[in-house]
Amino acid sequence: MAADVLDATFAALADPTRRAILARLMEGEATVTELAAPFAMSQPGISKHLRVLERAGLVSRGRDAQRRPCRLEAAPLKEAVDWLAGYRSYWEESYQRLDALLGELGHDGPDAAERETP
Amino acid sequence: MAADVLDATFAALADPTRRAILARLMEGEATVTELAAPFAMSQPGISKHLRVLERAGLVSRGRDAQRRPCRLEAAPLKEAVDWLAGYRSYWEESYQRLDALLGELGHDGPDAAERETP
DNA sequence: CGGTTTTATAACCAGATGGTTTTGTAGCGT
DNA sequence: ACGCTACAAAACCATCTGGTTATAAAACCG
Repeated sequence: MAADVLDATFAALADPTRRAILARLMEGEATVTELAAPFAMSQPGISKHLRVLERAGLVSRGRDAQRRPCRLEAAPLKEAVDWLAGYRSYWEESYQRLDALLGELGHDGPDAAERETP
Repeated sequence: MAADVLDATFAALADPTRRAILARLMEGEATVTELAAPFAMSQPGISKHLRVLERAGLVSRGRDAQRRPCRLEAAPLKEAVDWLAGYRSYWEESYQRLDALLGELGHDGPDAAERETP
């Protein structure tokens, strides 16, 4: 699972402004000024965030006269969630008991195969 | 959904070394030197990464004489995956057709309710 | 043509990040 | 008591990040 895709995706998601932009884009395409409106931030500030999202492949942009409408591209989010899914058994409620059980058997953890990049 | 938890979690996951450390911890507890072994990096370098993971709540540490064994704490990963789940319909294969359909109806997207913090 | 809207670019700044080397410290083993 | 092991802490460095202001360019509007 491509490491730098995950790098860029997680890094992009680590900022609340960018997450809010993605949330806004769930409602449909939006121009830069529309996206900037809800935030107490300058327009170039938003443009920078959009560049980060674009380089992470989370946003694509079209053309409409002067406007550059932004569109949500969710594919990298699937990569992220696929990676996270490898840890699912570790946060599930049943894991507490399972872990204790396997611990008594001198085991390491559930499904402890080569999960290098899970 | 607590924003700073997601901030810290996604930021921690944005580094391949830290993701590899988490992957290693799926096999069970490990000491700092055990964790440092696979990497071409100094021990303090790994300790810094561990501090990031610890502050994100992804790792907890015990005591065993001089050793400070690290343990995976996956709860924040659930938060992350719960947030991502709000975008699930946007990357699903069926979304292409659904989006096109809704687009013809002048709609915005699937389930376009207030997903501010999905 | 001239002005307005929309966006991008550049230059700059403070602070975080990712790494290093060096040094210190706690606890074990002999 | 001595030295070794395991780790942390500090100081330092380069680079990235998140923000700003000011400026420029592109396309519309009248």
